[in-house]
Amino acid sequence: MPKIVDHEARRMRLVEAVWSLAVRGGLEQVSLRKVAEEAGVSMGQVQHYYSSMQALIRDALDRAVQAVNATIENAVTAAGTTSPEVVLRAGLYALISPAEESTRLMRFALTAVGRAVSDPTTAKVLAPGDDELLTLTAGLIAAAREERGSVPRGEERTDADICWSLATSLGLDIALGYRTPEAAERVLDHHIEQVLR
Amino acid sequence: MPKIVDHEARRMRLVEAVWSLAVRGGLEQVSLRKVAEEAGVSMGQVQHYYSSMQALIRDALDRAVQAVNATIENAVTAAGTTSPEVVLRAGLYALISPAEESTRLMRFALTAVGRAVSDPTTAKVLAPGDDELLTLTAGLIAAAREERGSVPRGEERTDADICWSLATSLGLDIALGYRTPEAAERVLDHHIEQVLR
DNA sequence: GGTTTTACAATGCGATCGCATGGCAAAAGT
DNA sequence: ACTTTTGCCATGCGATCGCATTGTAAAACC
Repeated sequence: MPKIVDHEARRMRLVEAVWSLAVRGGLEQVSLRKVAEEAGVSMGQVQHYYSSMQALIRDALDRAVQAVNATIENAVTAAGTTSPEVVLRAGLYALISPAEESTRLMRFALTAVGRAVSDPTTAKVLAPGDDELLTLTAGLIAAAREERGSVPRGEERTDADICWSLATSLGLDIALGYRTPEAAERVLDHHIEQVLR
Repeated sequence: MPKIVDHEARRMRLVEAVWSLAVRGGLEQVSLRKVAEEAGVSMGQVQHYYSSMQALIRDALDRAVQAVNATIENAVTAAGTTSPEVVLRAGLYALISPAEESTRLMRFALTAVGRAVSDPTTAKVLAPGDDELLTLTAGLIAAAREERGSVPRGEERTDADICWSLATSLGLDIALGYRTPEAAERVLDHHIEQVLR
C-alpha cells in the first residue's frame, strides 16, 4: 500500500477552504481551482477526495450542520443536570452565540440555503430540529414551568417549536449583521420569560 | 423618436423570468442567455434593459421584496379599521399565506439570501422590518391587549419584533417545504394567543 | 526487487459565462 | 425626404468552469 495519509484531515482542510470561500463571496465563488488554491493544494487532490463539486459542497454542508448541532449538544451537556430552565437556555443560546466560529458556520449555512429551494437533498440537511429535539425541549419547558410554579398549559411542543424557530431566526439575523449577539440575547430572554411565565 | 414600447412591461417580463429560473434551479442558474430564453426574447434585449447581470438580479430582488411588502400592506389595509387584533393577525398572516405567488416570492428571496452574506447591498434589501413597522405593530399589540382586558406589560416593541421574526421564519419554512401553511398558521395562532394573553 | 496500489499532479477539452461590438429596422423630428 | 435616435438582434471574445485523462513518486506486498 502507498503513502499513508490522514484522509479525514485532508477532507477537513478542503471543507474549511469551502467554508472560507463561500463566506467570503457566496457559494458561487466556490470552484475546484479556488478551493485548491485556498487549501494550498493542487486541483488534482481535490478531485482525488471528492468525485464531484457537488459531493464536496454537500460534505461541507453536512459538516457545518453537524458542527452547529454539536455546539448545541455540548452546551446542553455542559449545563448538566442543573435546573431545566438553565438547560433550555443553554441549548437556545448556542444558536446566537457570539463565538466567531459559530457565526461563520451560520454564514456558510446561509450561502447554502438558496440551494435548498430547488434541491431536496440540501433541504433535508438544513431541515429544522427533529421530533426528538422538540420532545426533549417540550419536556424542559414543562419542567421549567413547574419549577417556577407557573400554571401548566399544555402545548409545550408548540412552545418548543417557537423557541427554536425564534432562536434560529435570531442566529441568522446575527450572521447577516442585522442584530448583535447581545441584542438577540435580550430578545430571546424576553421570549423565554414570556413562555415560562 | 423611435418605436414606443412599455419599458416597465419589458423589465417586469425579464424579472419574472429571473424569478422562475431562480426558483427552479437557484440563482446560479440565472444567466443572460437563460433569462432571454425564458422570457422569449433575445439576449440583446436583456442587455438593452440591464447594464449588467448584477443590475438585473438586483432589480429582480428589489421587486420581490417590494411585492412581499405590498401584500402585507394590502392585508393590513383590507383589514381596515376593525379591531387591532384583526389588523395584527392580517399583517402577520400575509407572510405565511398559502397563495402560490406568495410562496414563489419567498422562494426567490431565499435563493438570494446567500448573497447577503457577502454583499452588503443585498443584505440591506433583505433587512427585516424597519422601525416604523415595529412601532406600528407594537401599537397594535398594546391596543389588542387593552381590547382583551389583558394586563399591559410594556415591552410591546420586543413582542412585535418576535412576532415578525416568527412569522418570517414560518414563511421561509413553508417556502422550503418544512411546514404546510396550515401548520404554520396553527403555530402563529398559538403565539399570538400567548402574546395577547 | 519487482509488482501493485495508492496519492496525488499536470494538462487538456468542451461548455458556458458576462459582456463588448456592430449592424439594422422603425419611428419621431426637420 | 432625410437625418437622428432608439430598440433590439446577432455574433464574437476572453475567461472560467467541471471534469476526464495521463503521468509519476512512494510505499506496502510477494
